[in-house]
Amino acid sequence: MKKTIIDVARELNLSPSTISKIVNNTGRISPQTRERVLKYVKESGYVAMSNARKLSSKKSWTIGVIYSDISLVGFEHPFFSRILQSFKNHVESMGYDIVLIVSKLGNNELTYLEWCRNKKVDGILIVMGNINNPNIIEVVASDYPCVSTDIVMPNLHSIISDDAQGIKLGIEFAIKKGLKRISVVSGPLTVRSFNTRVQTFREEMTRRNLKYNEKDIHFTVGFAYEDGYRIGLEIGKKKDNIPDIVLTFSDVLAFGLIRGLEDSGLRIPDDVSVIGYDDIDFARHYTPALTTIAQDTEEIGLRAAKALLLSINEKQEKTQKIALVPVRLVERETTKK
Amino acid sequence: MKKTIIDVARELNLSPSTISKIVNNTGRISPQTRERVLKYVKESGYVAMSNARKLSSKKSWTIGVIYSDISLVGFEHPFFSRILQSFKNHVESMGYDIVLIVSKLGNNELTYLEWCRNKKVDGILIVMGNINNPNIIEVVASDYPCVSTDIVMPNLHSIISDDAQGIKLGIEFAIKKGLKRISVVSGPLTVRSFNTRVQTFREEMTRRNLKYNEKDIHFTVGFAYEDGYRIGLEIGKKKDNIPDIVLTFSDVLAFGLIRGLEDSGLRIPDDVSVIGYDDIDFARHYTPALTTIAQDTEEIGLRAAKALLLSINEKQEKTQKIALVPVRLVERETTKK
DNA sequence: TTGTACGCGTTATCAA
DNA sequence: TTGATAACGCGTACAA
Repeated sequence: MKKTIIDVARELNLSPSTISKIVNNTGRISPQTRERVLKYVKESGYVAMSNARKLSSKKSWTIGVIYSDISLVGFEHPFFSRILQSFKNHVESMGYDIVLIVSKLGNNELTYLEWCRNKKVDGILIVMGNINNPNIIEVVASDYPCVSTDIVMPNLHSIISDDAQGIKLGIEFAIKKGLKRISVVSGPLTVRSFNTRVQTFREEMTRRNLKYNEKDIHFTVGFAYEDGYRIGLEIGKKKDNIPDIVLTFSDVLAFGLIRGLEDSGLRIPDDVSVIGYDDIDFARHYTPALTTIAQDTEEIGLRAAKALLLSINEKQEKTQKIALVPVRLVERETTKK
Repeated sequence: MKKTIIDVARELNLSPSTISKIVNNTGRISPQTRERVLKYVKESGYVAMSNARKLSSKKSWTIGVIYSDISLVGFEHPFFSRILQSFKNHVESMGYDIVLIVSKLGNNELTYLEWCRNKKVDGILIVMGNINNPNIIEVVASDYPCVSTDIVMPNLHSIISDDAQGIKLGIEFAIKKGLKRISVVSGPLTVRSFNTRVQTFREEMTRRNLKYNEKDIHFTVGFAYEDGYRIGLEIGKKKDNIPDIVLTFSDVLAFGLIRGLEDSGLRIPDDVSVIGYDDIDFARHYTPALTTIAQDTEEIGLRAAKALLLSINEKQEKTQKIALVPVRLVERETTKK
């Protein structure tokens, strides 16, 4: 059976509290006993039972993760799941567990915050969320350490990709290749990153004195392949006015777009160049391999972990901080050489 | 602050134990008080604090998940993550939490079993694992309720796809389309499902009196796109002896294969038909859209959840059980009409 | 039918 | 420097 701290204490002729202090590195203990205990603990493989520990101490060594309001998006989401993966690797190496927050506990519906209090999580990571969700708002407004890799809100620390840079990279690339007529395919503007990118597109085009038409900025209703496909067909129709290159704001959308373009008789990249966004695995597996703006999910997850751990350990006042992680353009086959 | 069971008791002029009995539906309580308490509990949103509850009771309402020995495979794995997602949805609706088992707790390296005992998980799901891993063997040999959606071992309950059926479907399809020369691209035989499929292929071809050459069964060293690509090039080389159709044992491998074939100057499906395996999202997004053997991840996850919950609630003796979940062939564009 | 008292394994506080 | 004791919040025999 499992050893308890009492067993260890008895076998060492010490009191449980002494063991506890040593294991947790708290209080003053003589070097001799410390060493003796540490040695024994190591040999016997004693580990404090987590529930008891959590009950008695304040820390839970657990981080709550809000992965998606709309639980439609599963783990397999190629972008967010990579961020989570990276985050997880890092916090685990620091001894923290991850637990996905659901608004349901047994038979009770709980708000995220209630759920977190109940589980006594130490901090909260919002991998993706909706800024209008009261549950999210409540969490961010609470005194819980929070970090987000998606949304931006007052009093929230966000680690996100540099969306403006991505668009500038895209435009710069187009110009360098001599592709003058630039179109855009964006997802819904309710998503911050899409919004930023569209804004930046307008600004940058203007700043560079490049002509563009508002009609060249297309919006999809959703995030799916089919949404991109629809736009592809649409663009394909205006035979007289085909863009040289289209900047698409997600790889999945880009795949759909390309197929739509192809089904309209256009060849990629000979007739139209296409740039995606995200650089998910399939971007390089697609035929033709997709030129895309790569987001550094590894770095985002890592920095989110560091930021959250930091604010857990030295509770600072909550302020809005936004850390921008650089993106880069990966040239493949969907753009003209 | 959070309400405790004592608060509730005091406010209702009852004792904590009475509340506990009612909430947990144990012991005999008069209908009146029961109703009164239930009503109050609902209104006030009281939920037992999970750590305390776990400490004092035997159940933890938590299921440990072994997702991967080699932590190389992330959440975004298109196949296993869908199974996990489905499993999660189901057990959550039954009030269970999921926690990913890592062999590390704080600074201590633990075996999976030690970890589970420490966290007092109620049961274990092996989404994917390695039958030679001592950690896995120990867990399966223990008295913990275990279910796997991947590996097959003595005394383990496994919910897996009907691999034999998948191959039969593939061969049948080929014959129906008049595609005589059938090749196979398999992953490493150390993986059970690949092994079964290869075996079935041999048996079925023999049973149907179809000719095949052992050289037509190709093996990759890994699971990646590049592994498939390499085989594609290889097949493409033997100009005189191109198969009519190739059964590939994963979609990712199939994508690589197709590209390899195309880079050898072969057209899909005009020169060669290709069938994948899994039916991940991208199978239908690929160009050409991939004909493939679809595994029912939703069903696998669901049945795994039911099986595990069942064996948690009525501890039966551990025996080997293997539940086969049907697959189906989805015809798309990589096979001749 | 309800309440009392104790145990679950730890940590924190305070005394020795 | 170490140890005794209470407290964490809940479940559960057992007593009332």
